[in-house]
Amino acid sequence: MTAYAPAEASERTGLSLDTLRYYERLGLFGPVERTPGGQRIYTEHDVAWVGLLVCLRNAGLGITDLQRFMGKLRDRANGNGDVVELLQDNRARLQSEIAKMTVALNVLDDKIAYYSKH
Amino acid sequence: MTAYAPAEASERTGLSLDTLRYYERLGLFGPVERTPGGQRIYTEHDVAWVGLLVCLRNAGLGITDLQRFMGKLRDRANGNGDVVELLQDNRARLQSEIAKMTVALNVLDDKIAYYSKH
DNA sequence: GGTTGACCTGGAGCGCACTCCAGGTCGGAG
DNA sequence: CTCCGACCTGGAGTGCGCTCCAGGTCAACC
Repeated sequence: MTAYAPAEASERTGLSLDTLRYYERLGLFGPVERTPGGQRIYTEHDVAWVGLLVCLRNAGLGITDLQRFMGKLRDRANGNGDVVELLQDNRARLQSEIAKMTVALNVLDDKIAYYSKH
Repeated sequence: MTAYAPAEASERTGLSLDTLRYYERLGLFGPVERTPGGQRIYTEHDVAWVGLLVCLRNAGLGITDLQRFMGKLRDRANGNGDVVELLQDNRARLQSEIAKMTVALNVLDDKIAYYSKH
């Protein structure tokens, strides 16, 4: 399995070392493997997972949302219903967010037109 | 000209009284007229302006961006070129933001599909 | 074995955008 | 005139999401 040193994991995920450690500390992923000396070794799986986290974060989820998400994924004793629900809630939120931004885009276009024609 | 009491201005702009005062203090709009006793009277114009601010904020501009924007609008001695440029920069940013969120939406859909089929 | 740069920890600090507060004032209804 | 709820001020506090720091360890290379 491919493994990454912290610097490379950072580069691949686009997160700083600090943020990577921060997310791990919050339990958003990991725990990450270590060398005997204690240095982190990120696996392919870790990196992919963080990719999902970044994506959800881009979708506007806060840290606590992400924690809930992880929690749901971890105790899947009760099936995936909850996870799906959570995802769908956020899908809806994201979509309305996009709608809002699209409105903003139009307003911006209007303003540009307005200020362009002096 | 239509005028609004603080509470009504708050309702119309969707901002709290505190935020309205905060924006005014930062010079994002106003200064707002007062009664002889010192209570604020928001005009139609104020409310519309704040609407634009909210829109730009939705577009992802930070407070300092908004301040720069106001600055440019205020000393228009050198024409509107700068304003247009600023708006266009942010239009571009907003668009890429929307693109990013659209990607996130797709990922979310994938995940929903994945976790739905057990 | 020595050097050097990447990495470790726990905890403090930061920037943003509000939000809340105490203590006081305004002004319309009765 | 009295009451009371809406409003005023300056400044402190909050929550989020990192980011930085000191003081030390690790590990690859010469």
